[in-house]
Amino acid sequence: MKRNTWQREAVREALVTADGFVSAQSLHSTLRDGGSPIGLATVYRALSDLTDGGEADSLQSMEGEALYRACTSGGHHHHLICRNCGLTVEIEADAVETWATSVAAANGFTQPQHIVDVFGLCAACSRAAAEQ
Amino acid sequence: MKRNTWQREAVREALVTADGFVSAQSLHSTLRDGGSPIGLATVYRALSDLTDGGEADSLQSMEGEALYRACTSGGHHHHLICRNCGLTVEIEADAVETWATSVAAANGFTQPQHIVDVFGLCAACSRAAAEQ
DNA sequence: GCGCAGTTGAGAATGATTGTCAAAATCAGC
DNA sequence: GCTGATTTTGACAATCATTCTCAACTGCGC
Repeated sequence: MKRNTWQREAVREALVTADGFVSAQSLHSTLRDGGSPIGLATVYRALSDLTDGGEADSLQSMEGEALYRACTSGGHHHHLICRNCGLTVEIEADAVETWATSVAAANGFTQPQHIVDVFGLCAACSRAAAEQ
Repeated sequence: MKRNTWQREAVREALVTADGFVSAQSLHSTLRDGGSPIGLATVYRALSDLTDGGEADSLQSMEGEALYRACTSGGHHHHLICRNCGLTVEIEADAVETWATSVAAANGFTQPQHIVDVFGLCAACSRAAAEQ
């Protein structure tokens, strides 16, 4: 059975409120700072429940941390992430989907899964970086 | 100054010999098993030197480990990796390159970097899996 | 209110990776 | 070949994200 606890709700809420991708760690401190004495293990559990249920999205940052984000569209999509401020843009990538599938098939591979993410500096951060 | 030690050579050698992507850990045990009393820290150092120097390629597996492989072509390329046996095929991805660049630009992002890797089951492993 | 199975949380455990630092190995010059 | 300065090594500790453990707790159906 699946229970509804304020902890799970709090994690979902914090994830939706967060703007870009956030790490489990920072989500945890955000929650603690917001006055919720929630445990780190619980945050991890809630996050993996959410991702399993398709309500959240996860990816590995370039530094190797796992990052999470509330999933706006249920479907499959990819991300364009600002590596400075974490701003995230969801991108449609039909072209990449079909490319991945066909290149896999061409080499005899089956059950293709792909990791496709683009990191860069968003407009604002690019400007800020240029000014220095 | 950069010195040539047998340890560094051994790591390069082991990396070239390995067929697909290998983790630093397994590279280390392979070397120890092969009779080289090399230290784990040294393997990590050698690997990051190699990747910095463009002689090796690294990526994160789906399980979060860092995997390394000797880079055959100096240029930029992506990989199609068998998630069962580690067999790796280097793939040309000009289409993806330009897609990544243009989608980044379209959203005001600069300095795009992208992670594009396809995992699947190679022909042999697909067959083996089907037989069970 | 009761009982109990799912859930929590503090801390320990894990596992990959990086830092530390004394000892050993390498290279350049003699 | 020998010397000395300097880099590199390697055993071990430290770190960091994540997962596990397990006793205490709690939501939910009765």
